[in-house]
Amino acid sequence: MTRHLITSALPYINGIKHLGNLVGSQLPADLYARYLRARGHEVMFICATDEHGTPAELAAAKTGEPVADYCARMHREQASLAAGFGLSFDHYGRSSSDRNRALTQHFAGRLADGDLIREVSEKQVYSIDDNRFLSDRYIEGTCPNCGYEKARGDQCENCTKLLDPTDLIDPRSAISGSTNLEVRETKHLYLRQSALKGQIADWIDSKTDWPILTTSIAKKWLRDGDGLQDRGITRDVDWGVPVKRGDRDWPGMEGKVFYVWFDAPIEYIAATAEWADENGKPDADWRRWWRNDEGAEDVRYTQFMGKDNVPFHTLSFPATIIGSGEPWKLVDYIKSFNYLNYDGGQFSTSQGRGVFMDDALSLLPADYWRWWLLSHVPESGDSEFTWENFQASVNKDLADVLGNFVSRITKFCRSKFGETVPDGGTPGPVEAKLTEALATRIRAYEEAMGRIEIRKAAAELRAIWVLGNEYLQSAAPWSTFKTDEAQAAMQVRLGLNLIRLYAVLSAPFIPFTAATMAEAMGTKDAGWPDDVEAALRTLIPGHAFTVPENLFAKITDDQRAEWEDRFKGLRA
RNA sequence: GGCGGAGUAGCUCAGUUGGUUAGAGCAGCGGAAUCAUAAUCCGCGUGUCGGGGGUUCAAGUCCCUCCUCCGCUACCA
Repeated sequence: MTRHLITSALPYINGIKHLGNLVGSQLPADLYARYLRARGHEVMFICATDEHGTPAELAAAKTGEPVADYCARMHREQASLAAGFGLSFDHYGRSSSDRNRALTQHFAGRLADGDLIREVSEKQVYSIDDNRFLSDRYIEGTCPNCGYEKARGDQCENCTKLLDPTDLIDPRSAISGSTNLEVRETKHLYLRQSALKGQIADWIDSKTDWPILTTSIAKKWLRDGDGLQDRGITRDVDWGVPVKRGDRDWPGMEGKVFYVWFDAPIEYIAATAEWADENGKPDADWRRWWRNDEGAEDVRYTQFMGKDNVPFHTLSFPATIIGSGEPWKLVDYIKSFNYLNYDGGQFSTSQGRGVFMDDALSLLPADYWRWWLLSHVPESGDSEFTWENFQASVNKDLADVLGNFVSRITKFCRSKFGETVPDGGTPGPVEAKLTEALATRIRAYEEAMGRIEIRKAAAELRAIWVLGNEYLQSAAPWSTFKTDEAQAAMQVRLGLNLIRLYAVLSAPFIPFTAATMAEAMGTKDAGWPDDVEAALRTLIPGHAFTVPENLFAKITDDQRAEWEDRFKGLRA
């Protein structure tokens, strides 16, 4: 059977992520992982924090912590929030791990051996007071084009013109404001992506089933200008993987580190090794996921990411893999997403605009967010979060359609038959019709999930919930009970079985509630309904259950108004 | 500027290789039911498919052009 390797783009270590980050990679990846596990597949679901680079150093400096301590703390925080959202990673690693350090250096060594690395001497701005080289974005000055005084060295935010740092008038360090800058000579390693252009282009061309959003971005980079350009993979920064050629020193590269975008994707592999280490497993256990010569040829590898990550996953990382000359697993399918906007604008980490993961969990249980985010995931275009839409969707879908269904059937049973699955009666045409409708919907749900068409899958799941209410409405056990108790018992028994069925089907979207439902039904049977008719006979007469608390409290107008107001301003 | 995505009912969105009177959910209106979190179920949709032009027996779907929004543009991560 196919084994599934799933990775989510790595969240950067710099602070708590907002809901836009969550829905753009980790959450859909989790949905897919949970679904495949439910279908009985072997899954390895990997994520990690991306910890290197200047932004991490600056964030640490702000809090006064050593950068390693800052990253360790933020990693714990992000891991805890991920757990709070039910993200079911097999391992949540760290790009600063020893495993990643060794693997990154290994890949660099292999690339050098294959003559795919060249050394380039270049001039860069150095800030004497900050004691560091400044990348373009950390140089500020007056825009020569429009006169905006806080233009960045790479681009003016005011007039959007692309700039060279040397164009700026009165340049200064964006970190300290110091104007004590000078241009210094420095040497860096470049990955000769241009030499691999043909191989990468052939590989991309072979991916005819990929979303257009993914392939069009890759092809643009392959053909623009002179085609795929070589890329610097080292930086003059302290916090990162030290530049080494395998396990040997790299003369002339002392004190330099690899660029975060070089080591971050390698962490997908390294994190799987971290997983093995943590669980006391031998190397063979992680290598069978990644090495085609050690068992990975039957692995299907799917990556999830926002569209801004696509170039690195379609070009740079594959260049590293292919260029190594070793049989590492390449990605089989890339699912990329557009952006989620917040109430008329963008979510913004730097500006603190929108709802962040910690805020979200402090307001409502994770399943509210999971359901809304996944059923509105920006698959075909950017989508938008508004409190009004959130309240309406969640109240209707979760509280009214699903929650109330569970409530009405369990409470009716308790009052008429007690908290035990009742005996008697025989299913008839109405039940047969329900079973058939369910089977059709469930097959469509599987189809959508298999293709990772998330909105479609959510719509099918919702329609499956509605079928339960439709059935109760037409079967009407409350009136049947007055004339034919056995018949009512059969109808109620079916209703209780629907709750168990819904728990199984809904678990990828709302795992916490699904667990509550299964627990209330007193069952651990999470078997997938390949045979719907049989699945609806799982809970047999005499089986005990409990009436759960209401699964979802509704969001009131007052709450909505309060939250809308609270998150209008900027986050501290 | 270049490239890409989007513009479909009040709102959020589906619309496969062009093919009968353009669909779903929500909201709204009417009705049924009263087991349930006043929850549920049924019925009701003439919207210049962003504007204009073109190809075709036939276009939301293809071509041209224009407008608007968004993203990327290789030193943001």
